[in-house]
Amino acid sequence: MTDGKGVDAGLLQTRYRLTKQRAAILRALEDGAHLTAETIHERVRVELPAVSLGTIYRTLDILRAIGLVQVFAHGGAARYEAALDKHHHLVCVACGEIVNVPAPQVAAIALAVAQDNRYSGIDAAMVITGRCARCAGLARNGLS
Amino acid sequence: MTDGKGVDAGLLQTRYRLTKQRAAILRALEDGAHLTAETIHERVRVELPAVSLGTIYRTLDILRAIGLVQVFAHGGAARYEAALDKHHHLVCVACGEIVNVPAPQVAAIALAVAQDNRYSGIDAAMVITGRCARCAGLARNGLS
DNA sequence: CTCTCTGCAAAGCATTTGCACATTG
DNA sequence: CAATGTGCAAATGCTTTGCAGAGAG
Repeated sequence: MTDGKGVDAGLLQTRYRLTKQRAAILRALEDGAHLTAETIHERVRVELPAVSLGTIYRTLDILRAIGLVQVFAHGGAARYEAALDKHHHLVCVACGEIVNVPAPQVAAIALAVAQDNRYSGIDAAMVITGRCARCAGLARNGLS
Repeated sequence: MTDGKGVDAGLLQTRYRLTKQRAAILRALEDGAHLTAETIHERVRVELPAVSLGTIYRTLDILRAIGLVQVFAHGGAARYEAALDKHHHLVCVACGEIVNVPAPQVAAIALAVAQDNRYSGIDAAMVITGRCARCAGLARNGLS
């Protein structure tokens, strides 16, 4: 569960080195959460206390460029996650919960829109914001 | 074209005052572009040289809360536009062009996804990234 | 021995905030 | 005059960058 061979293989096929810092960052991303650079830093520091935040950002940027990591920004700090499958995001505006949701139809719509506008090499991201059941319930009881 | 009665009416129906600064900001947003706070500041300054950037941000935040303005973040500074119709965005990763595109089907997909996850009061935003015809052409000639 | 990577610290940019004064109803 | 809005400047938060040394091929 922590070997990450599938993911690491991606890095090894490039001119980039798979250093212990980079391996640790990839491992930190494997649990599937939507982590901020700060959180990743904390996690990586457990193993490698000397790693700097700058390295986290530099590495995440490389991983994104290669396509191993997906970024997701929505107010405040950016969130990073391993790019395993294509999915979209459902965000609760009250508690901040982020849920990954599949929605394959979006790609088709995006493609049609792109072609209409003569855009190529496209990618589409849908973000749905709203209230989760729990937060909607609390709101109904006046707890904002 | 610059009276903005429709938009101003929204502000007037709240407890907020329609000051000359706020009116100028609303007017600046009326040409339909995707402006940064900085750009709005420059435009408003033409009429009201003393307006501060802080006021721009404070006002935009109120307008967003009321629903008169729509924000759109995609790397770098946030973009603001009048919330006239519901639309999505098509962004060229090379030149930064942002095109408004209709895609009414997205709302239905988002609603279904939200219901599956028991989310309520939702809104959906789709962002398509890619290369516009012009930039794709330049790339083909090795001009990055 | 060259090229890449890293830590550190400083800089950068976008945005928010505290406060005293101005403005409005 | 009580409440809201504003300018200014400082503070904040996230991210990027320059540089000198460490490490890998």
